[in-house]
Amino acid sequence: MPEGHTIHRLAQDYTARFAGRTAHVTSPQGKFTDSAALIHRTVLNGADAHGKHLFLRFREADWIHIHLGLFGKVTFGDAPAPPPTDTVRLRLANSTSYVDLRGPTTCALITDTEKQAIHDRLGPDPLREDADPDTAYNTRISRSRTTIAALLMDQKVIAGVGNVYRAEVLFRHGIDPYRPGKDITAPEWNALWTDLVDLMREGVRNNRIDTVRPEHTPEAMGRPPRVDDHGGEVYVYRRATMPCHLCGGEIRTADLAARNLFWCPGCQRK
DNA sequence: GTAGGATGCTAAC
DNA sequence: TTAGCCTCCTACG
Repeated sequence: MPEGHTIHRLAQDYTARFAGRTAHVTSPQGKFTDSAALIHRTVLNGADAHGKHLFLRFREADWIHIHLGLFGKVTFGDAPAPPPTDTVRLRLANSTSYVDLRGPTTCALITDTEKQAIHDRLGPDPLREDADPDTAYNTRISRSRTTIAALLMDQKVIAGVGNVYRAEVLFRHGIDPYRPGKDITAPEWNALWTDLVDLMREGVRNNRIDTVRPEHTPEAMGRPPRVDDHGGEVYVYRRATMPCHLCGGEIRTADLAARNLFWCPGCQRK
């Protein structure tokens, strides 16, 4: 289940196992069969990621555009590939590896032009070298009455941040999630952005989200480690009604734009 | 066995 | 604002 770090990691992993080689391309589930046939036995020439969008490049200018949505999953394995289950939308296989894609919102063959259109409608991605956070601040955030919590989830404003990073980065900076974007100062935005770059890079390395500073880890504070299916150590995400690691106050949750927001009213007063 | 929820997003009202 | 998409896993009987 994906925020931007997952997608960038997938781009790396697809590249490591499949780039520069021909792949057997199939769609056992059937929804991508015709497109799979077009690129079957062609060479994967690389992968790209922008926010939560993944692009696999075949031949010169054909791309498979993948968006995992909320449920999508990718599973890598070593050859020989087991018989695919009937939910596998896309399988790539070569003599050493296979990879299965299940449950994506999007899996489609697109052109260079269509790919560019996707880049054009996405905001800067903290994990991309070409990201321009200043323009995002000057043109969107500093002019918006929308809450910073909602802006961080808007992929047109900033690409790749999801519900976990949103909640955690606001906690790390002591910022009230309901503050309007226009009240976020330039230094505050720069600090949020820089922190997201660091956190998400670590997320790519570890393939999970950890946001707790070294001095607040379970070991450092003598509390039991978090046990949850998303894996990482966090301050507030999915910790509603539990005590805050720092102030001991109760973590709160609320609906915000159809997603669950988590925050600590005691620590996030700015 | 069933219901419900989840790290997402879009089209339609 | 809501329904819908797509899958997997957990909690609850």
